Amino acid sequence: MATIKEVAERTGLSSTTVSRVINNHPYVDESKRQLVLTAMEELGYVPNSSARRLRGQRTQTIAVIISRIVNPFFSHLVDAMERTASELGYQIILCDSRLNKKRELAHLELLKAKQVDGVILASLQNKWEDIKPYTRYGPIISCNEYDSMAKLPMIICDQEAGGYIGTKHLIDRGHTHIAYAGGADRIELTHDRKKGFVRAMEEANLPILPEFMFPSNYGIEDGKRIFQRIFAMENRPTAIFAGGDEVAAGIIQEAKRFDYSVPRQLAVIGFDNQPIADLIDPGITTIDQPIELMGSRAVELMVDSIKQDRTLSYNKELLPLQLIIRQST
Amino acid sequence: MATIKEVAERTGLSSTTVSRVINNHPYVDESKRQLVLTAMEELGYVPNSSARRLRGQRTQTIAVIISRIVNPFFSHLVDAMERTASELGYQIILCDSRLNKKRELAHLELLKAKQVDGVILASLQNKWEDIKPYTRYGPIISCNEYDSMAKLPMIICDQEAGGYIGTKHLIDRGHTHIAYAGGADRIELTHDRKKGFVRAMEEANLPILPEFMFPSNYGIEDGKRIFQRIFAMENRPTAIFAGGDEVAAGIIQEAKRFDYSVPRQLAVIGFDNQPIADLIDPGITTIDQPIELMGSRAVELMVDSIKQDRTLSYNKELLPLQLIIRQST
DNA sequence: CTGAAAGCGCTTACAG
DNA sequence: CTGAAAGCGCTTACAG
Repeated sequence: MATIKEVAERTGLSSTTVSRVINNHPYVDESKRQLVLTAMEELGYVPNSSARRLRGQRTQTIAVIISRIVNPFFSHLVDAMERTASELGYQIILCDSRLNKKRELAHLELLKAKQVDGVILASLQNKWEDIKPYTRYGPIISCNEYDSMAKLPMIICDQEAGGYIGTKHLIDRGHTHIAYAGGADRIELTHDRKKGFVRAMEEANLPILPEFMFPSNYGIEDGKRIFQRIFAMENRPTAIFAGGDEVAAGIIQEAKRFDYSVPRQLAVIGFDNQPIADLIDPGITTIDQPIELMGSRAVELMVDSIKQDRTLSYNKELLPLQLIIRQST
Repeated sequence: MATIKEVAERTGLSSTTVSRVINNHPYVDESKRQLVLTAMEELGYVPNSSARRLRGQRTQTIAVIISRIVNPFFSHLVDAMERTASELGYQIILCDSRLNKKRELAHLELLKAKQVDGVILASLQNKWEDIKPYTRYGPIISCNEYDSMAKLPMIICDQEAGGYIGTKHLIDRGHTHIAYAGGADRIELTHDRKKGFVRAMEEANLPILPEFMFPSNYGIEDGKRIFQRIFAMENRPTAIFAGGDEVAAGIIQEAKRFDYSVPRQLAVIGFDNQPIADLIDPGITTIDQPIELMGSRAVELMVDSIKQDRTLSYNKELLPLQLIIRQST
């Protein structure tokens, strides 16, 4: 690869001048600028990225930590982030923790190694005390998942409200025996959704039966298992709020296998509004999360704080969730 | 952030020695090694990535160009690649072309800028002549999509065989009126699949009717449209080979809406074995692509050629496809 | 408007 | 076993 020196030699100018042309500095004689431009073209010159980064102490790169790229929620989030980032002249480096604490911390080390200018935590495996030390080394913001202990800017959805409106919808449909299947127990988001469920139930004076509460569900298989347990009950719930669309899909699929009618015998509501919610039959009523907005806001805030170079103050941006009604309720 | 110099000062040693410890060089006095190790620990020292890259002329990073991360096929492929890469001590940088030629070329520029050691092209927007100039700047290999003109190493699936076994399966089931819905017309893979379809049909002396051929289909919506067109026909096909599972899903969904029975009235076979194929009802018979294998082989080959630093010779690695039978046929 | 020189933070011959 | 020095390829005061 050609270097700036070769371009300088070819044009008979100094590398300083070449650098000025590269960086669109003013005060370069127009004819010389042209000379440099054509020389760069002829040599196929592109500035060495490592050299620029080292010299400039900036990488124009943001790390996004997620837990699983094959989860459509995250691939859409990353997609949205990448779109905004590239508009703002930044690159995204995708860090998949694979739900592993060590991997998550290893990705945070990128900040120390100055390989990225900032980190967006879209999933959270570690406790706040383990994340905290890294905040010295650059901006970290949390997006989607969160830990309310964390003194980080957060771009998140109002999960409690999501839990509430979903449950309210079931109640409005006349259900009184409502079950609840929560998601990953480890994360706060899961608990906030449940709080919303509880609030709606209490408001309507409905009982929350322990046998109707199914914690820690992640995918299709969990949904199938839940249906089997419900099916085996004496007094079955007539509706269930599932922690995610995949779990809801599993419940519905298994219900079909047992010729159990959704929504007539069991109404099912999901969460996330993933593509699958519209694909299976019946379509899944669900809570839509504004993924695009969340992703672009997170990146905007990140780029902002990189540029300002100020320490980020703790603030929480709550985005609204929306009920999407389909045929499963 | 602490630098190597600070570690050196703190220990009273030279940065040369510190560097030797960092890089696990032999010939460092054990007590001094310990001294350095604790100093690094205390300072939270991590070597500056840009400096190492500049100095070493290596980035330990591979660019993977795909067309759309929200396509589950690609997110699984990237997932597999990342797994292998991290085992081999490499990072993946995700480059989403968004089906855009310019963006694809911009990503190839990373090679010139020495921001990556090599590029894996998992999708292909540009013609070979536009890609070719970049091969001077580092290893490029193609994976999944391909252009047979290209003098690149390729890790690809045997699409022609895939088209053949899928069609053969329908013929074995007794179908004689078989329709075919192809994928993106621009790519060679699509044409090879169709060749397989044609070969199976000719072998069985079955006619290929022009009105049964639907080119350029990408998603659910295309599938729905195809079903409507079939439904409107006088003489309908009794089976259709769809270019992808999403198209197949669209056909099935729309068929349901019209109370048209799959597979009794219309057998449907997809391609890719995406999660959706097992989710909708009836499950979609499909052709499984060995995504994991393709991803890991591509990365292995890439790391190999980075290390060897030899120019890559043109060779083609054909991976086998497999028929997965579900309820849609 | 232009260039010589310093320096970003490393690693690696080279000399000892 | 250890260190001084050069250099990777840039950019940016500084001086002119």
